Amino acid sequence: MGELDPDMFDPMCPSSALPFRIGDKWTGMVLLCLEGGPRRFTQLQVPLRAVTAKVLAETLRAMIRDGLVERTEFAENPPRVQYALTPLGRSLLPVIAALRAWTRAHLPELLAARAAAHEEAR
Amino acid sequence: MGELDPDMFDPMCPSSALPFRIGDKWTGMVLLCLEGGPRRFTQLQVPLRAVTAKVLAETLRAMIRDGLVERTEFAENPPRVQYALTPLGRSLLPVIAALRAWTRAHLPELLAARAAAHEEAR
DNA sequence: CAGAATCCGTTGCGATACTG
DNA sequence: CAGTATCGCAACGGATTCTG
Repeated sequence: MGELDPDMFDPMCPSSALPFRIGDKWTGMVLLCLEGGPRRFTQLQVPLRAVTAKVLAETLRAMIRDGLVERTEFAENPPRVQYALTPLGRSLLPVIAALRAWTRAHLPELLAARAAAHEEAR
Repeated sequence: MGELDPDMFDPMCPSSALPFRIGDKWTGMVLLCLEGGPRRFTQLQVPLRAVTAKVLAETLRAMIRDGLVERTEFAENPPRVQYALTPLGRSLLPVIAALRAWTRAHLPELLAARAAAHEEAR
């Protein structure tokens, strides 16, 4: 299991225009980051460098509370913490796949409609 | 095509705990309201009586802008306006079905985890 | 390393009142 | 009937600084 691709989330992609969201703003991306296996806090921060540590920690805590993610703390020095998907969290991956399928098929159409409406308003 | 069921959205259902959202807070419910055919503003307000007219109008405008809904105004007195799903809006219905399937299968588990975490915190 | 604490701006949303 | 206008607030999320 290698490192996460720093560019697995293209900052130029119009994801902010998506008509759906999983949990809070970053929950869906965290799920994708953990799809390939457990990760550490700093590993998540590589592709998610647009998120502050505070918000990432909040996101993870909410996911733990909802049983989507499991946190494991190792009594080492320096401290090491691992985040992994639970079966419940993993059950959301097919849902994400369905949302991405819709996005691939229809998001350009939505963006075109939005751009046209924007044009009209000038 | 009859009237919308006033109780098609149970105010006691834990939908606010859903880990996903379509568009803004009420977008998904509007899509469901329009699934059975075109509706008028006041018809939407029956099952969506928890939404103020302002917010419902904002929601509809955003959906129109994104090409999900088509608005038709009839030059009558009193005025009559009709909202209908576009093909693009209709393409979201299977997505909603997938989200509902996940909810039926897994939401109780999520709520249980949340309740357990809440218990733990006392 | 893995956060916590604090501060603060923006946005979403609701309540209320009014209108063509 | 089908909205708009105005107000206000609470929640979300970002920036910055600090810590075991």
